[in-house]
Amino acid sequence: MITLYLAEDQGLLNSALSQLLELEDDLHVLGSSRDGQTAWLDINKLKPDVAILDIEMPKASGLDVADDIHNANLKTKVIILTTFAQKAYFERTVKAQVNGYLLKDGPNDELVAAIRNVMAGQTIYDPELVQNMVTASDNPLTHQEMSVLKAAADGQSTKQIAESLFLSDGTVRNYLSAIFSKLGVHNRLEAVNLAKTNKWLS
Amino acid sequence: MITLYLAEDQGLLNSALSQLLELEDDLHVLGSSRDGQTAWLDINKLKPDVAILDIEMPKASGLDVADDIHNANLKTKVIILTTFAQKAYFERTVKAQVNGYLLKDGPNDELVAAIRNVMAGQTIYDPELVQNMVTASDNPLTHQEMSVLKAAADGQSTKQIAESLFLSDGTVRNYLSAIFSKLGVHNRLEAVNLAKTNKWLS
DNA sequence: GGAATGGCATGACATTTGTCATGGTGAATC
DNA sequence: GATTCACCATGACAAATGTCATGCCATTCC
Repeated sequence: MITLYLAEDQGLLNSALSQLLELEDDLHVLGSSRDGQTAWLDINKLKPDVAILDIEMPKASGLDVADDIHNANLKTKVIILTTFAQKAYFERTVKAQVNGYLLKDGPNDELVAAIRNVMAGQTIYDPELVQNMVTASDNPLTHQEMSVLKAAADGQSTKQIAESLFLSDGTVRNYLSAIFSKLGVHNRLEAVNLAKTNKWLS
Repeated sequence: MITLYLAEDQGLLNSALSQLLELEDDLHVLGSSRDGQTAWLDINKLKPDVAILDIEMPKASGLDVADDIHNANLKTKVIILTTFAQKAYFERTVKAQVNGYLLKDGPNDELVAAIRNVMAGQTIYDPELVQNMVTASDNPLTHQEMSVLKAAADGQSTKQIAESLFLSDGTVRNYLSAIFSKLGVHNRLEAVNLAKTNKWLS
């Protein structure tokens, strides 16, 4: 019998998956939650064999929870279940030593199969993700540039950004200019759009 | 026996719900799809009692499909199932004479109950949605202003927007200025952010 | 040690953006 | 028919934005 824990933000998917997984003879769902914080508390208490974690959740992301699990030396295996095949996510995934990375795109049989395979010691990565690994672009921006871009993404003016980062107006504009040149765009909106599609922000 | 059709973009939720609904004694899922176009073709052929439609789908939205169903005078009832309680969506929902509007936030029992109630002739609206109806703000922008804002949202410059809409530079800037004043903001990025959170774009 | 590199910081300059005053049109109201 | 109103359109002006040349400092690599 494989014991499971499910952390998934969206209520409908959470309840549907819980019930469906429970129907499998060799699987048992110990519990579920809809935010990262209670997920970690529950997992630390219940010590399931496998934790299925969404990335985008309130309070703490699935990757944060994966870190917690690893730092506490639990033998709980981790499967990340998410909507997007983003390189940015994947890099953190590897660092968090996750056992599986599945997209919400596939049917639920795929998830069930993945659970059994992970328990058998395998590591599962979605093929679409691997493909994106090659094509997707790395974030070329420095730490300061990211700070400026994040502020700009909120719609802040040069002056506001300068004040909050304790820089001069000119410096902020120069960072933005450097950002544009690195990203191959010519204004803030284009830069923000590009950063968002690559999930560099937030 | 109530016959169902399910149109849901996200593969995992689609397959999970199909299986779960099929388990109910009085429900039978005739088919499912992951885009609006095949959904409408299937529904027109299979004529289910109830169609459960996601809004955000490729090719045609759930609201488009609802319109099709109504225009063809099918007696298929429609339940819209979506992530957000957005006023913008809801207004189209009312026009499409939809029988139910549920959020993906609730557990699946809620969906099952809604299906039975809708078949009994009731109309179901999620409470959270009704609340948002009061608080949410209407889009105050004119048609031209929306055209300009959409172009601006892509990161286009004033000149590019002017060319694509056959206006002078000054006119485009004036539209943007009017937009800012209506929305109470002071630059394109803020305007675009606000429009996006209110789902006025796309 | 010297050269090259990458991140950080600034101000001068040209361009783009945002504001405002002005005017035209058609539809609704009196 | 006059008046109001909403929408559309433009250009002049001021302010914000984007570009560029320049310099500092720490690290890395001959």
